[in-house]
Amino acid sequence: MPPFAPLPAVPDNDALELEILELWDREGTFDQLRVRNQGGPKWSFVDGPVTANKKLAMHTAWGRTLKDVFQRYKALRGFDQRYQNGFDCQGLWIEVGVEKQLGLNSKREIEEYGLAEFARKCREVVAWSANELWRGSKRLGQWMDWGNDYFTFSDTNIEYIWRFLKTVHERGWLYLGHRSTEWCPRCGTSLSQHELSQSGVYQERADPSLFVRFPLKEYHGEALVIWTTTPWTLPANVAAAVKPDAEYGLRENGEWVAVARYPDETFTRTVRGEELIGLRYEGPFDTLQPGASVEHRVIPWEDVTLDQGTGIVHIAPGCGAEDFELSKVHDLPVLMPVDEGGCFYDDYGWLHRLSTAEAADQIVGDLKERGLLIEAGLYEHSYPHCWRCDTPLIFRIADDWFIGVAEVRPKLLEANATVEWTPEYMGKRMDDWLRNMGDWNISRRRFYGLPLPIYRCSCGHVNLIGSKAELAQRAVRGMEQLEELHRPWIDGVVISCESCGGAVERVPEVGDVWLDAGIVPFSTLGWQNPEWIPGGHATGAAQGLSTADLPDHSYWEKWFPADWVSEMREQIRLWFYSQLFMSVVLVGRAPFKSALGYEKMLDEKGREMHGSWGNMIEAEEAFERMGADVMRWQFCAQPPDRNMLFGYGPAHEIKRKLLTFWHSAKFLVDYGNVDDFTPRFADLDGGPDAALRPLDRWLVARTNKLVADATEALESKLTHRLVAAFEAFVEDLSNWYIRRSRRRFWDGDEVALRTLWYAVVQSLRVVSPVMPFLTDHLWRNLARPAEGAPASIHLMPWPAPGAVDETLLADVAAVRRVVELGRQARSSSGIKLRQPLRKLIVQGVELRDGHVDEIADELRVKEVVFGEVEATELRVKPNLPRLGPKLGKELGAVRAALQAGEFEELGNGRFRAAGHELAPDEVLVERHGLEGWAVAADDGLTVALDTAVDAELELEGRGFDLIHKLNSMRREAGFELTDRIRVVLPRGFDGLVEQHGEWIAREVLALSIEVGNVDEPQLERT
RNA sequence: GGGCGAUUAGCUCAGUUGGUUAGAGCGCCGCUCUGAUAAGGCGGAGGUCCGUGGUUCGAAUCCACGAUCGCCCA
Repeated sequence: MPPFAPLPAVPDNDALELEILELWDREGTFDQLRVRNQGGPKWSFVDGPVTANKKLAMHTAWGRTLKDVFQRYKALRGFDQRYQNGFDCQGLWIEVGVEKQLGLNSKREIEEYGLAEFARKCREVVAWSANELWRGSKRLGQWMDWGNDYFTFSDTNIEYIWRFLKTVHERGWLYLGHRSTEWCPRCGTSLSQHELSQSGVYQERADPSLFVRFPLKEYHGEALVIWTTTPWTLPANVAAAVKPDAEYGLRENGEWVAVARYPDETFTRTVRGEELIGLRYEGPFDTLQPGASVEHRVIPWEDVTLDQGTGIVHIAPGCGAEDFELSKVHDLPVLMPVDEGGCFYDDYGWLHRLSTAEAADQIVGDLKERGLLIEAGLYEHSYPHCWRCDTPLIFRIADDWFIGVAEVRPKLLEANATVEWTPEYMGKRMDDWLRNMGDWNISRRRFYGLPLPIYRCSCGHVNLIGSKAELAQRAVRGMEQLEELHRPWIDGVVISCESCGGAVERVPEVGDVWLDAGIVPFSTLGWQNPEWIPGGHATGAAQGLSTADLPDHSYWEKWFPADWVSEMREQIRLWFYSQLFMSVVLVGRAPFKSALGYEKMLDEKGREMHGSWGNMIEAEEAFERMGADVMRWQFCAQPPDRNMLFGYGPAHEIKRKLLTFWHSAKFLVDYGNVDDFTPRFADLDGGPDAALRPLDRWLVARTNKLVADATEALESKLTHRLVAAFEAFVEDLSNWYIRRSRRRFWDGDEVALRTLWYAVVQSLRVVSPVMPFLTDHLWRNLARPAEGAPASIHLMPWPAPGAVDETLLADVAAVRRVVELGRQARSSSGIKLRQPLRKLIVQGVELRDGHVDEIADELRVKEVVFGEVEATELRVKPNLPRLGPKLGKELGAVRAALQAGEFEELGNGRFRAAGHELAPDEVLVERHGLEGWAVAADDGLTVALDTAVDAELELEGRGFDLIHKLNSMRREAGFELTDRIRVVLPRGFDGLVEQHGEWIAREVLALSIEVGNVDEPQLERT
């Protein structure tokens, strides 16, 4: 029975991975690993929750792979870990999906549908998605404590946020703001600053571009000209702003504009902006009641731009942030023309119930009819859209709950300074955000989200509830119907005001989803929880979805802060931010010690991936077509500071690279089987304890270097360095060690087999976090025959660092340079490799004897000599780093002289050129063009190949030809590697057989070679 | 408008404190080798190192200005 199962020529990744998944399942591999590491040093990782509204997406798979790689690495190193996965389960994202599914299109329709039923549907989506994500993540090879996940919509999580909000309120930071905010008319809610910062929010869009006359009341026939791209805001106009120190001109037709905007026009009169201030004008829609009630006048504003428009700005405080601010300064009335759904209020006459988009056309038509429209066109600009439903946003004045950040800001910056960011610039981005962010708008006028525990009493007192127990205590009614902490149930609970004792209802708003995610480092770890509660996270909506416990405070002490977190870059102002914020507020420090951020995923051509562009890759399909290992490799090969170009093209390239490694393993399997090789487990402890040849010792050193490089890469949190190190190793293993050692494997050299086994298995171990399937598959085949080997590679420890003989590595690097030059020389001589040559002279490097044979064999020369290459032509170049500082301006002359060959050889490697004497270390010498020799040179290293072919060499060359011919015939005949043959050759081979018969027979595994009456060589299996 | 980063071969990217004729992988062409390989080797075509100016004996690299792109903030 051969020790190893034969490997196919090409691995079937998909099949092999499914098989390994089943083995892990059956053997409880992950459980064994966790048990082994129990009580070991802890490594705390907190999983950022993935929104549970979809299947596994490719960019999620990327993030999960990175999380898995580092968890696996730390597990190999014996670290105890939590492995808790998390789902984000409420908020707009979930709601919008359910709305679509139900065909609902507005908040009113949701209310008609019924909030309780709507909440149930939202939970269904979460349950479905969680299931999909479990399935996809397991297929990806991610090892997590599936089933003990946290769900952010559990009552437990919500209570922790309540507690946080109560703390914020106690510090006096919670306030109800009245301000102009970006508003999604479809979702019927305002958006926070970080929602606006999301990628994809700003999109190019063409809006109407209108130039409109505002006739002046006191000066008949004169009018201000304004420019706007939002016609729907004109009915809310209350003022026109001018730049006080800018120059304005009156056109002949009575129109006032900024002179700077129209430098080529002639004006009948020009004045400074400040002279226009206070003028009254007829509003564009005084025909409608709201506009008619306003006195429109000109106000000053320093920030009026002279880069576009007319230099006169239409001000509608109900429809713009800056406008709203100006209304406070100048005491302007605020007209709010549209409702939550973006439709005009009834008092806007013929505009009532129209959406902002519908109204635009009518407004343009009306202005034109009344002669107020000067010009209408289209204007392309980047405009914010809702991050979930893609609806263009509008500005509305709204009352939102805010957390004031001014007091925490410096503490956040301090806390961030304690975090080690990879790449470093991510930390700077966080600093930028922390310095610039505004107050945190935490309220959303929606349904299925964190219920804000704010009870605002008519007496003016704001009550905050910090827990369910407190709610029960304060409730005057409604507790009996409280199924879970969500609307509509929570809205049915009425409490008594702590100030006046009156009955108070909850504010209708729900919370920003980033509160849900940000609390996770507290809620999941049991912060300030007196007693461990089994199943303590299976509360509220999470019942039946998770069995996660709510640990006690000592557990939090142990696992907080996280040693490491990892998410894509946009999470800086989202999850990284919200958990930093909440953590600094609650305990005054950062919730994580180090963080990895990574950039975007694009398709392989560098375009954004969009479902509608057909360039999205479904995870399911990718598992089948490339396999999880190849996906993971692709993710890990990516430097985090660049966008990843993901696709089947790169996957194909990876498969080819992997194939080289696969074949190295297959080579070991094939020859190991021939020789009934039994690997020794103890060899993994620093390499085989045997009489190693120089090349074996090199491979051991090379392998140990891989282990060192891999360790360094993962310690630096840079997976691409591990991948690069592995790729370089495979190249050396396959194209140097195996190629150079083939003959030894044919001969069944056990030392070579043991060395190769060591190299292959050690390299499997270091890439096992990246490719958990392929490595375990090969481990089970290659390593398990060794007595003492665990069932799975993932139950091994991380390899111990072995000795790295740098001198040996440098020697072989030099050998390979010599060989490379030798091959060039061979190639230029036109003499094929099958023709042996007499001699190679190497100059410029000294090598120890052990490697000389390798050079001779590789280049098929009889002798390698280290010595002086005699040359007809000497090329001398300046060694610039040495000569530059020494010669300065003179260098140019020396250089020119050397290049022109104008130099004098002084002996002992010294030269004179352009009047300067040059020491041996100040020049680089190459030799060329010797008669009868093929010479190649590079970087001061020269090799010369004796090209003379005498009769003896010629005969030997014929021998190599014959061997090649016979071996080709063997292969064509389909003989096994071990088959023995008999050979009959035509007449004419007599001399060759007489001289080299034994050698040839050995090379082709022939029991006999005869010369007979045949035209072509004949062979038969014995 | 402010800040950060990028720009090197057809594509994706390296390029050390400034140093020789700017490299790799993939792709393309020719030759070659092959008892692990779908591979390997040798050569070739392919470059305004974004542009301009400066510092320097010497600039892809340092400095200034500009262009384009990306990201963040307003």
